[in-house]
Amino acid sequence: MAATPDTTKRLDRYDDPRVEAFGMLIETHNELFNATGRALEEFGLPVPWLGVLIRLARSPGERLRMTELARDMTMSTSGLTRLIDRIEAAGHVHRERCPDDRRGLLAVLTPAGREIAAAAAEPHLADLERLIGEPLDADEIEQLTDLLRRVRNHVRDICGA
Amino acid sequence: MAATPDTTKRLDRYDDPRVEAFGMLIETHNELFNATGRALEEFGLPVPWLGVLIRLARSPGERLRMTELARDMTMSTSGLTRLIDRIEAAGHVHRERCPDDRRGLLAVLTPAGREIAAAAAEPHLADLERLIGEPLDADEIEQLTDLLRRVRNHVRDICGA
DNA sequence: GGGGGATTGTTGTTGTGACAACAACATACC
DNA sequence: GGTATGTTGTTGTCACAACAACAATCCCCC
Repeated sequence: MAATPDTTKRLDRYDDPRVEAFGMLIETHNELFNATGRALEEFGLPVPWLGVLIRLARSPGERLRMTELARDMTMSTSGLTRLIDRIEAAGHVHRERCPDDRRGLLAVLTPAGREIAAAAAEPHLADLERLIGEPLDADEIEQLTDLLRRVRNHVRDICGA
Repeated sequence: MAATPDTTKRLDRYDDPRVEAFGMLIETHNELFNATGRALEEFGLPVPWLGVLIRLARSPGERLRMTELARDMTMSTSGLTRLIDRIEAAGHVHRERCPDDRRGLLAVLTPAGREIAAAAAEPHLADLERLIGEPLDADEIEQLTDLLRRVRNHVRDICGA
């Protein structure tokens, strides 16, 4: 039972607001990811797929470079290659060569992809309203997004990306 | 380029504060997870391992039921079984039978586990200070934790667990 | 006290992501 | 023009997590 006083002392360092925030971020992320994922199952649309479709839908020409998409999705390029493989096999996306850089590939939204993303919008929004909109009011949601964005940007700056 | 007006309209639903918050939560989580993970690599201590060790260190007797630990870690019980397998193989944890319930197993911190968790405390805290403490002041960190906790609790309430 | 149903933890299977190595290509320099 | 340097995307291999099926145990109520 008894730890040496020294070790115990250093373990107490984990009682820290930043550790708390980090832990809470992980737990909230997992809970939300699982909850929304279960709800989107009936569309056969995993959360990361929807993430890709949304980002494409928002981009001019509904297309994005693989590398850029990987950065946006916080994934490795190889991870994105596999992800796009699957989404393409499902017909929601297809690849086009980049006109001005023959190394590059563009992930492009297909009509089917646009369709399913649009169909999932209503229920997904309803889920998020239940999950986030109920415990937090509009101001608080804005606050949360802002705090998270500042951390995200800072981490990206520091880590070179 | 032109989507049917109808589809486009439904796609616009994704321009929503709740979707924004959700996306930012995922991105921030991934960035922070990767950044802290890279830093902890030199200890041979993946982030989830540290999560387990910290939770055990905080529990009376430095021990916790498998199921409870799984809930705390937001993991499936099978996922936790494998995770504890690995941590146990590394010698940071060992399993004991539950005295009052012969089905149950307790994950118990070993001296070596306590030692490595204590050793990682200082550098990990320094990382979090750089990653979270720099962009956010103390009040904002508290705010962030509070907002996240409220969402997490609400999701847990709704989703039965 | 003895079934029926729930709970606890492990296992086989499957899917997904990261890392390293590679080939194709672009860009800058001389 | 040709070579050096860096980038882009795919693949092999590995680690990790979820789901489903299962075995052991507990609980409860008749």
